[in-house]
Amino acid sequence: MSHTYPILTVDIVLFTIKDDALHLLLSKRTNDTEAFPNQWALPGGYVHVNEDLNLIDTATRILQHKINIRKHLYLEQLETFSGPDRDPRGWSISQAFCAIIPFEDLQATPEIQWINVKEIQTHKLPFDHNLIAARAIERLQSKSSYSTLPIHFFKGQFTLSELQKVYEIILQQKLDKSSFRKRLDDMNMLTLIKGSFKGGAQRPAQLYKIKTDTTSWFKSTL
Amino acid sequence: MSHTYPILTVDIVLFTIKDDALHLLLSKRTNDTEAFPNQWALPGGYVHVNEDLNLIDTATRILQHKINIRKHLYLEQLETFSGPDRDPRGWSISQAFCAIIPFEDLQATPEIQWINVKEIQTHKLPFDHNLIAARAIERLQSKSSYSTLPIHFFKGQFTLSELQKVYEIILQQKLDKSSFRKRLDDMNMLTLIKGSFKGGAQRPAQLYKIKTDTTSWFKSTL
DNA sequence: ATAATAGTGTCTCTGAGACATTATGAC
DNA sequence: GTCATAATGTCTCAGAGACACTATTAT
Repeated sequence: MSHTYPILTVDIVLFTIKDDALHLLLSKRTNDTEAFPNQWALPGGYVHVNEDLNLIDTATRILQHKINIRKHLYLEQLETFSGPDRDPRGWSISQAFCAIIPFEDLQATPEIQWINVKEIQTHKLPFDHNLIAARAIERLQSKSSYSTLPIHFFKGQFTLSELQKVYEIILQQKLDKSSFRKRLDDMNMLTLIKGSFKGGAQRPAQLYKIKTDTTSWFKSTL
Repeated sequence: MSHTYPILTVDIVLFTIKDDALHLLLSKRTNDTEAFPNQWALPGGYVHVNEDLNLIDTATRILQHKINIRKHLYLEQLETFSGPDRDPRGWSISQAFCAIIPFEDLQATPEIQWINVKEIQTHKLPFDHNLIAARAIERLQSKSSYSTLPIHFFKGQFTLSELQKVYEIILQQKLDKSSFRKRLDDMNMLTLIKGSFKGGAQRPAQLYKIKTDTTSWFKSTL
């Protein structure tokens, strides 16, 4: 039995909707690391046994300290990537997470960058981060096709038209308004905010928010 | 940043169909471990950086060395469990896997035991193995409801009636023969074995096998 | 009034389930 | 022939999508 330990990290694929397109976050690696210093990569870091209560906690801490995210985000285990070659420092394990943030909740800094997912394949990312990103996109699309996951792209309230648009951006296809609303109604995840409307130069739209006490629902991966 | 390392293990929930019921494997822990010696638990072990090419490889090695499984099994990442309290030895991470084996492929030994999943909650397992087992059962049921995953409970060939019975055992409900066959046909995962039949004292049934080159299909978790 | 978007109603068609019917072997 | 199970066909009903229609605001 070997007593050599693998490198143990957590990497996060953080999604947002920006300019009507799905984007994911890259962060600039520090210049004092042995592995790919100063390169753009998925945000990640080591597990800190003395601070973290579990790996989700690790992910949350990394988002707080490296990306300066204070709020509680939707965060879900994606998959574990492992092997001797994925990290130049040696045999490594990375627990990948999917996360979602409303665009307005994260302010721009020189250390972070949003990349349109359509362009992600043209960026050669370090480690196996291209693979991790691809898996995360697949998962996001898959879950969006049968759940209300995309509501996490909104901060608080939203109209059904806005929500439908986000679904269409993620799934890369037009959806029928009528069926979309019927399905959402069946899922029973939204409550309308009484007397609250959002209008431009047309008929104002009813605002909705996530029904409280129904947030745990998603967590299962199945 | 802490340089203390977590304990790193892989645990496997291995399923089979035995006596027309879904069972999972427990193995007896060795008496020289600090954690729960001689108790029955999910088979598991440490990651060996010098031997294993990745965590699936770790799982395969554990199945070979501890359970004496030589064949290639269906094996899929389930979820990662982590925290300071789940293992008495300290902060630990366990990558859990789901696996499936045809009952005939594993011979009984005093070190292993098949437990009916219906009785699993009455067994108090060490670590968080009750939770891991519960998640694995959920996942198996979920995937069985929309995929051909249950074909892995068979060794080579099987009839559609046999396969339907396994689905019914896993999903805990009767299925309609006609719809079941229509769906299987749509999935296009089986080929009939020409001229091969299996009969009792009734009309013999056509034997089928998994279509070659369509095995990678399942691996995605989504 | 018109423009523009919100929101609902109607129709059709597909697919799943319930059930009936036919097929094929052993005896 | 009967019995038992395999295999297929028919019917109905519910849900999804296509599309049309109505509603409500600003101008």
